[in-house]
Amino acid sequence: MSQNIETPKQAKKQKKKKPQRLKARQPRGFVDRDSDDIRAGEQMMSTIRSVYERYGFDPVETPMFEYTDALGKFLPDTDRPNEGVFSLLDDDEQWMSLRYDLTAPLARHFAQNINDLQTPYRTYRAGYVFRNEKPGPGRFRQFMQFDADTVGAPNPSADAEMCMMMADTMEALGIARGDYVVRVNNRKVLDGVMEAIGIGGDENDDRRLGVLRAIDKLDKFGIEGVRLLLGDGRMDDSGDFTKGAGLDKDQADFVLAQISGEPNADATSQLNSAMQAGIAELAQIKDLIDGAGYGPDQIKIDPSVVRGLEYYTGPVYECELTFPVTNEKGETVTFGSVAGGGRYDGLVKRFTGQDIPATGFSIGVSRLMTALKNLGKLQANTVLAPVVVCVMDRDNDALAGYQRMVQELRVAGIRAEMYQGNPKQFGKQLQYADRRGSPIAIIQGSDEREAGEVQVKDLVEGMRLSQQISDNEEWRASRPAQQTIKRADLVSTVQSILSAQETERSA
RNA sequence: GCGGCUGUAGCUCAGUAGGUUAGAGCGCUGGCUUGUGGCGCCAGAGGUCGAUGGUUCAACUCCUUCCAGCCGUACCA
Repeated sequence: MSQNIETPKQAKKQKKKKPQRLKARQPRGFVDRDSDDIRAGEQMMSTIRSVYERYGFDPVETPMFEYTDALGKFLPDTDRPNEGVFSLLDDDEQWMSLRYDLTAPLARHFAQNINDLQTPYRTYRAGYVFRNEKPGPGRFRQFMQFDADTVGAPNPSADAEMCMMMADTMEALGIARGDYVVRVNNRKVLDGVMEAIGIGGDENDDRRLGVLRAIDKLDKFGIEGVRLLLGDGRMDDSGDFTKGAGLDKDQADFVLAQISGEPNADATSQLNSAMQAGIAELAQIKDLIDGAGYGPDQIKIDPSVVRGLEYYTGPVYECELTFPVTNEKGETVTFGSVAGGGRYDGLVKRFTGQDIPATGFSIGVSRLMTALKNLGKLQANTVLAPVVVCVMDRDNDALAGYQRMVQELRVAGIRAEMYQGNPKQFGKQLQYADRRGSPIAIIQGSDEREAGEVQVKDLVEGMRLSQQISDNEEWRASRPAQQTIKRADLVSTVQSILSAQETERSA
């Protein structure tokens, strides 16, 4: 620091001399949830849970932290975890990470308890997962997933069941048939397609990845966008260039033809065994869902489904919402995928050495909740605010009397609270009750107490009356929607006002 | 990561061709009013003008760098 010369700027700073206050904030991509959100979420999750239970799945819970190797998230050639996971070094020098999905921990749980668990092992679980990625609208670094999996079931019938359960869950949540669709594909088909255009084999790993990424962008950029990404590359709106997979025109045409039509076993049977196997599995899934009475408006085979995770080995499926929604900016967009999954036959084997087939899917609870809000299928705040018993007198007898009133109401099953703020200004108490959304306020001063009475104020009715009163003095003097009753009638009066309000709300 | 846009009060935003003391609405606090919500009246608190470095007699204003946010794009195991 320079000593004696004081610039004007420094002088200004000295003058301010403000203590640097701590800024209240969450880490980027992490959010607080309010009570409306929590209640709506719980209602939604209980609906999902009831569907899974009906299918015969049982809950299981695993911790949020796992050893990083159990998640399979060490970077190749280093002993550091992948950047995408939140990781820390335990005091015994072992890396542990916050789970980034619920599937890898389930595989670990199963492998660890393999001798005690009966197969097929059918479980569900909900929990927060964490991803250290750039957050965006509707994308957070901590979010809730709700998974169901069947471990030890090799047949496509297990995959078909997952698709049906997805469809049933959507409908149980109030999403109409036609507003969602479960799309099914098979990794083997995509592998076969890539083999057919001559990019099979280990040396083409990168190119295959590029092709899959390009296909995955179909709903975002359309067929022409995907064509560019399969070829040389694509320029985005900001002028930034994305390098493509480098296929030539014939290769790109073949891929596009395969992903945009129904897979045809006859036409492609001579191509290769991977495609044949994949197509046969899809045909079997189709037969099963048809046979169970699910139509193509609910579940359909769609060769453009890719899914990001690379541990999938067979059928992959995702549930997409198809109705248009209007976002905050008034633009009409389609919501896209809210759930996805697939078969992961290799995941348990990492622990056990035995081949253990498994399939399952995951619902993005937060995303789906946003969608349900858009559909108006999410009841906002069904919980009534408490009755507020005001504090007029602060002597012990009076206070005990208020507490007795509150208790009587609670015993009758009515949410109630005594005003716990500074009771000095009575107006503040009613203001508190008003802003809290309370249906009723209870008032008892010394006059009422001596007469064995209480004042019961209907805040909802009072709000309506306020619109006819423009003068502040008159509004106060008139004591709108307020009645004097016998103290003994407190609970019954409150009950009848509440039920009248209830009738009016539902009218 | 790359590209673009934006950072002024708790929120939404004015403002300055560089010039004394940075404003409004809403919100908040207190009072009118220890016996009445809304409407009203009076008063008040609240600002490192995102951070840093520079140009200048003088920077909220111009320039550098950084940070954060938004949009697009990539990555998303």
